[in-house]
Amino acid sequence: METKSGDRRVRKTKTILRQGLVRLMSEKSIQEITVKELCCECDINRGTFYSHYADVYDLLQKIEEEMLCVLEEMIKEYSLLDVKGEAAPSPIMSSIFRFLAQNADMCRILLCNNGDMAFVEKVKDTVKNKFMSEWKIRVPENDNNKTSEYLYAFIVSGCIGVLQQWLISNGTQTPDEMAALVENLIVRGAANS
Amino acid sequence: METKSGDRRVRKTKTILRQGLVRLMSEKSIQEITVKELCCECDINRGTFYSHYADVYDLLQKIEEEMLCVLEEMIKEYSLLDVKGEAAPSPIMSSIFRFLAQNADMCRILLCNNGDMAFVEKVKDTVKNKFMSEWKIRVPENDNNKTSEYLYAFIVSGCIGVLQQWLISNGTQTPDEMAALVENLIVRGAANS
DNA sequence: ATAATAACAAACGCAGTGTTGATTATTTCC
DNA sequence: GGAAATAATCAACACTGCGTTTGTTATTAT
Repeated sequence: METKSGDRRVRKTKTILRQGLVRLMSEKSIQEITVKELCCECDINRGTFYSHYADVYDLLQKIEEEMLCVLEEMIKEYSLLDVKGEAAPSPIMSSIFRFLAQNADMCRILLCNNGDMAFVEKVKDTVKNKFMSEWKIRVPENDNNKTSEYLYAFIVSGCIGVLQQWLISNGTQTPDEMAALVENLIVRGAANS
Repeated sequence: METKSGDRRVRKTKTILRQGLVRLMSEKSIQEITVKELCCECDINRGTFYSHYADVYDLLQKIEEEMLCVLEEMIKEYSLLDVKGEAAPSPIMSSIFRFLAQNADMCRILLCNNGDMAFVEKVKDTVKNKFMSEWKIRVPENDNNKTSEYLYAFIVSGCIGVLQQWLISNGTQTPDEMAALVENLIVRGAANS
């Protein structure tokens, strides 16, 4: 049996507030959402909110932090290379797209439209670090290459772009299809796809 | 002689407010900036502000709109193809990077860190439309290809990523060098650079 | 020079903030 | 199961910024 940390009441309150914020953010941008409004929506006392969070941005940040945590854990379990040592980002991308599909509402809110730029930056950094740590072994001559940071910026931002497009357009492609598509773009190059 | 539209007082007020907002946004995110604070910073009556803008977000949007206008005008003047009809995004990229260099402070604020996601989306759309309208002629078989929208999303987002990296890291490369680098990434592919 | 208009100053009710103290309900731990 | 601890609630508080108004002064266009 799993031991969920803390008081049940606290857990309950936090969960309701998170869900409520996401619900409101699907209707309006974060700037327009007041603490009062959120608490009314969730039927939770305003004082209770302030005993957990400083403001709505603080709550949003907690949500983002948890999400980033999940992403990092997910990324850890995969390699960006296949058994031959060739670049193979497809498995990791597949798991990311599966996660996106399962949390489409929240991901769309955080990563698209009126999303949080700083958060997207953090996601990029996480993925970029993964790429750099695994590929620098494969392509050592890029290590001292000044332009390599731009190469990674291009690839990672490009991936985020594809992923945003998929979320926004409610793409019918499966996570595996998307992963294969992205791998093609990265390994074979954009112009040759 | 150029005929600047409207009353000199209005022009003056708007200019001061714009500069003031940019100044404040280099220190804190837009959410933390109040109308009162901005007006105090600019030494402008709060009532005067409200006679021009609804709130700070409205003012920011006006700034963004003007910037997008400049970008569109700039893009119009260049082609994405060379005389042989081959893909050659370098000239257009070069002009974009020159513009970024000249307006680095503002661009960094709007496009990086705590920037406005919706604005970046608009920039992407503008560039993406340019790409699609010129390249669909060159690669007609991609027209009915469902994956082509992802291809463009990848390329355009990748470009924005490089450009953000250059702004954030205060890159020493010249606009022309950056343009050549981006052209390489697009035409030859990321993995072959 | 005159009429139009923009910027200013001061004041207004209003809404949301963040905090407090007292009360009730739930949970933990023995 | 019962006592102590802790969380959620409610009502009230002063406070800050909002958005608007009215009357006055300064600047502009013609």
